[in-house]
Formats: sequence, C-alpha cells, structure tokens
Amino acid sequence: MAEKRVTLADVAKRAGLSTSAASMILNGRPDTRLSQDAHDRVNAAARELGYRPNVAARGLRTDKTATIGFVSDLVATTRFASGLIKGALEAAEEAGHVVLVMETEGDTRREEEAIAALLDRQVDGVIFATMRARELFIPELPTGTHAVILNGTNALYPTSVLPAEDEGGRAAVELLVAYGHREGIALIGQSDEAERDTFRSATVAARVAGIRSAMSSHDLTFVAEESIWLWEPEHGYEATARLIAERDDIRALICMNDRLAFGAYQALAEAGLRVPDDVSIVSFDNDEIAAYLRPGLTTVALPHEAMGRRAVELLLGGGSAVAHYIPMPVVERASIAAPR
Amino acid sequence: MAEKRVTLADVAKRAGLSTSAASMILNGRPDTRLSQDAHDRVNAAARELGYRPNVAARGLRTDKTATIGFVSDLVATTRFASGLIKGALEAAEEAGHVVLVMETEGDTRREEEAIAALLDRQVDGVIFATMRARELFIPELPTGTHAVILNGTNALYPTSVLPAEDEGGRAAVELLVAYGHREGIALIGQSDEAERDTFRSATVAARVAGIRSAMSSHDLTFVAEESIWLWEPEHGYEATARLIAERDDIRALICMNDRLAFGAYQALAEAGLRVPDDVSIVSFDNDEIAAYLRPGLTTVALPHEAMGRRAVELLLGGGSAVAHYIPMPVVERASIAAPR
DNA sequence: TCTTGGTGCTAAATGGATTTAGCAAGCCCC
DNA sequence: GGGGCTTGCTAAATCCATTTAGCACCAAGA
Repeated sequence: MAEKRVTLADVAKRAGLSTSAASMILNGRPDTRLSQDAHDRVNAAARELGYRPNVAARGLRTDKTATIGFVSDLVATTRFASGLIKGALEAAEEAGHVVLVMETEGDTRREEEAIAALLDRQVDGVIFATMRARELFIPELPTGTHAVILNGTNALYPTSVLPAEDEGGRAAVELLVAYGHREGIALIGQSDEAERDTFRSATVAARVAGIRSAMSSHDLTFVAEESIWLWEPEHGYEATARLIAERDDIRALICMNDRLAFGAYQALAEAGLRVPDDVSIVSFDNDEIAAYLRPGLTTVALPHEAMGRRAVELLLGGGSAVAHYIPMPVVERASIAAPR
Repeated sequence: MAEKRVTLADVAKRAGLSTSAASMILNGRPDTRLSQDAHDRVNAAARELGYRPNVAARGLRTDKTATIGFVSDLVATTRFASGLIKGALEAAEEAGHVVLVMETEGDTRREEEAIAALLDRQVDGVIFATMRARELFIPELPTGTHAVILNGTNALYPTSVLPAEDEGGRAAVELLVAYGHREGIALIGQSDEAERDTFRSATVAARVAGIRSAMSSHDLTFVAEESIWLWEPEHGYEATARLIAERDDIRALICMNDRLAFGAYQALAEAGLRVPDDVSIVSFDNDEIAAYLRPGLTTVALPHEAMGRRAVELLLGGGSAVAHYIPMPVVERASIAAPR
C-alpha cells in the first residue's frame, strides 16, 4: 500500500524539466537564468503533488539538517528544565528547525554518547543545558560545531545564556524596601560561610551578591542568616522554625528559592504567624508552588522559557560569543505587606 | 581545520577491501561468505579510525533513522508531561534511538506541521502524547507509519498507553478502608452530575468508576460530593472550606488530584482541623507538591515515566494494537490515620 | 562567414551508506 | 578437460537532493 513519497524527480517530470532546474527553482537561487514559465511550472507541480524535500538527502549534500540537539543533565525533575526545553522548542519551530532532546543525568559516558548520536545525525548545532549551573564539562566537539551553554558556562564554548541573577537578587531586596521594611529581615538558605565554599553554583553566588549589594546600598543588614545546603521545603521549614523560636523580631524573610519559602510558610503557620501581616516573604524562581500558596508568594522568576528561546536564537543566529543575561521578572503576588 | 568525518570508504581502504565488504561486515550480515581475516581487518580498521556511520546516508537507503518523534500538546506545563518525555527518552536511549520532541499546544495546524517535519526526517515512528487524555485528533499519516498514543486514544491508531485508573481509583478507597474509615468520607472534585457530561477526559471517568466500585463493594457511600471543573489548589480550598462550614462529620477526603488536596490542606488548617488526626486525605497523581506538604500526602501516582517508557517499547517492539494499562503505584506518606 | 556572448536549460558528479548481481579462482568429478 | 559448485570478494545501482560544468541555440557584431 504505502504510497511513495513524492520526490524532486516527480516534480521535475511533471513540470517537464530536469531535477536540476526544479531544485534551483524551489530553493529560490538568485543567479539562475531559468524562465518565468519554468518557475511557474515547477512551483505548480510541487504544490499539486504536495512535494516536501527529504531532509536526509538534502543534508547529505549540504550538511544542514535543520535539526538541533538539546542535551541536558536533567529533563523531568524540575519545572526549570522543561521550561528551558519549551522555550527552545518554540524558537526552533519558528526558525523551521526541530530539536533532538537528550538526557544525560550528568554522566560523562552518557554525555559522550549523546554527542556522538547527535553528530551521527549531522545536527546544525547543540545546546548544553544544565540544572546545576556551573562550569560544565563538555566532551570534545569537532571543530566548527556550534554550541551554546544554557544555564552554565564553559571555557571552550563561551556563548552562554544565564539568568541575570545579580539584578534579580537586588530586585528582591528592593521589593521589601518599597514596602518600608528596614528591620528584622532574615535570609534563608545562604550565609557568608556557605558562599566561601565553591560548591554552590555560580548563579547562586550572583544572586547572593545582588542581594547583599542592594542591602548595603540601603544601609541594611540581616538580623539573621540561616545557611542551608539543601533547598527543599523541609529545610525551609526547619530553618524558619529554628529562627522564630530564637527571636521574635523577624519581620521579613528573603528565601533563596520558592521551595524554601514553602517550608517557611508552614513553619510560620504552625507558630501562628501570618503572611504577610506578621512576616513578609520574598523569594526566587517562580516555581509552580508560588502560585499555589496562600497568600500567593511574591517571587523573582527564573526566566526559563526566555532562556531556552535565546539559546536557540544564538545558536542559529550566531550571536556573539559571550554570556547573555536574561532578566528575571518580578512576579508580585501577596506575600509582602508593610511592617506593622 | 574541520577534520572530516571518517566514512565507510576510509575504513574499507584501510582494511584493503571494498566498501561493500566493509558494510556487510560492520552490519553483521549472516549469509555473507567473507573470510574471518576480512572480518578482523574491517573491525580493526573501524575501531582504529573511530568510524561511525552517517545516519542520514544510511536512512536514505534503508528508510530507518533510529529516530522517533514525540509530539505532545504540552511539554512544560505539567510534571506529568516531562515525566512522559523522560521515560520515553530513557527507553529510546536503551534501544539506540533518539527522539525529536515537538509541542503543539493542541493546535491542529501545529500538529500537522509537526507531523510533516517528522516525516521529512523519516522518523521510524511517532508517539502522540496528550495531557488531556481524550479521543485525540491525529492528522493523517502515510500508511505504514507506526504510531502509539500516549495518555489518550484514537480510533485509527489503536496502540495506546494509559494509566490503570480504574484500579487506581479502587486503591485510593482501599487505603481509607484499611485504616478503618467507613463514615464521613467526602469526594472532592467529581460528582455524578459532572460524570454525565462527556467533557472530562476518559481517564478521569475510569478513576471515578474505580472509586465508586470500591465504595459500593464495601457498602460505603459518600456523605458529600463537591463537584469542581477546574482542579487547582484554590478550587480545592473553596470546596473544602464550603464543605466543612456546612457539616462537621467529615473524617476523610478523597481528592481527585493533589492540587485539590493542597487546597484542602489549606482550608483545613484555617479551620483548625489537623491532617490526618481530624481528617484523613488521599489523592491522585503524586505531584511534586505531594511530598512538600506537611504531613506528606498519600496519593495514587500517575506512572509518568513508566508510561513514556512503554510507549517507545511498543513503538519499537511492535506491541499489540490495543490499549496498554500501566499500574498506578500507591505512594503512602502520612495523610491517613484511623478515624477517632 | 565566423566569432562572441547571452540565454535557458541539462548531464553528471556528489554526499555516504546499503544491496544486488555477478566475476574470478579453485576444487571436484566424471 | 569441461561442466558445475563453492568461496571470497567487488562493481555498480540505488536512495534523493544539490551543484558544477557545460551543451545547444540564437542574435549581434566584425
């Protein structure tokens, strides 16, 4: 049964011309001297037959496949990862490209295999995404392969896309300041001590730097800093519970991410403290849960989709080989009020 | 610079044989009469040169590309979607395939374009995933194209993968029963009235059917059913708040999904009711938030990854053309206790 | 009349594999 | 010594498009 696909030869035959002529016309080559009549006949034939070029055959000659590779350490674990993918998918679609997605879980062997599989398919470029946002290991790529690093950096491939964490960190502080907070502000998730360590990702360091720079430019200091390594709700819960058990002057919390903030909500509720009347909270990421919380959590968003988008734009458009910073939008909900 | 890729011709030359011989040997064709010596020389040459076949060139002849298409209405919105993708990616990798991911947002035009783009690239098969889980529209595919429907059904393509919702629904009731609940059980999210409507997805209908069948087999009835169309936390909050304002005999809640349960937690907490001491809760999906809640939410999980996995196994292995049901694992946390 | 130049188009090579048809050499057997 | 059979391998076609080189024709100029 299987109706055969229509090939360029079919189109050429129907137009009464050679495949060379058909190819040139369909590709809109400028210097061609083919008659208007030939153009019309080929275009009509292609339309009537529903001709679509075979990408593999074309790629064989041109080395272009309109396909890009997206290799990520994680794809399903965080909303961040899928946001990056979604953004990349959209931008790729707009540019008439498709994307091969691969997950490596950070395993070097799988990374190498992923690259090999992509190269076997002659992808036009590859995006390396990481959820850990640090100096990223990348297996050697053949000279000339385009690559952009998403949410991380790599010395060999300087084109990268990162969230503008510094600015974002500052924005969080500014939100609190705008509501009149000056005292009793605590930081949950980070501390000077932790910063000295290089374990944390580079982007987190920038976030903290932004926070501290805004604090000091307003002449403010934290009344407490709760350092935590893992940033899950339970850790936010514990840190906040500990904090409010120790002191009663806490008026505002800056949480390093929304999951910590979630835990903070729980600890506050158990202690009979209300958000935002008793304690204001501002946080980072704009996780799904930020919208689910009551009251809604005001947070500085990680611009997932915009980042994914920009990565493919840079890959395809050949943007400059530097780090590109994507603004982190403030998402205001209801977790900040003026201090009483 | 750009070092040229090693081709089969390079391997053949180094082995002192023809490309035909090299091809047959590397593909391990059984009927070949080539000498052991020839085998050794070709294999050695391939290894030494690091030869990898060009997939496009091979696909041109064989019509196999070791590539599968994954077209989904949504990719980033829910954890469910990315779980399906992750499962598919893993199974594909194990089978030596790669996957082209496309998002359509349910738009017919984009679906058609996605299919066309996949066909242009000669994919070996296509997985159609939907987050809405209903009869799925699928643009016409050339005869012979393999397809499996993930989380939905389609009359033309009977091979599909669905969660075993019926069984899952029953499991939720059994959990409550096992703890001794017999009275004051309410259902949040669904009602007889809503079921009559066909708007809801087929899988939800099965979930409800399972719940009702288990209830009646234990001679139990719901003391209340709160019908809701949208299943976000706020709706769960409102429904639960309404319910406990009206009556004080509620001892257990079956929520149609975790987000509703999240809302229920909030309403209960505001009313000074404790989970699970005052009210037990069981729910569905095993969303991220189920683990974040305090106490942890006991829920019947949607088996995302297993479903994605199975879909590619069926696609590649040619499983039988029927609906395949994947068990929904019970994830016990701490939201159920014996009634007081 | 012959060259030159432009116009409109095509033949053939190319990319990198797979696959079919078949060649050459050696051996056996009558 | 000639036919037939293995054995071990290769030439060439094929998949489908792109691209280079160049053919055939006509008109204009010398």
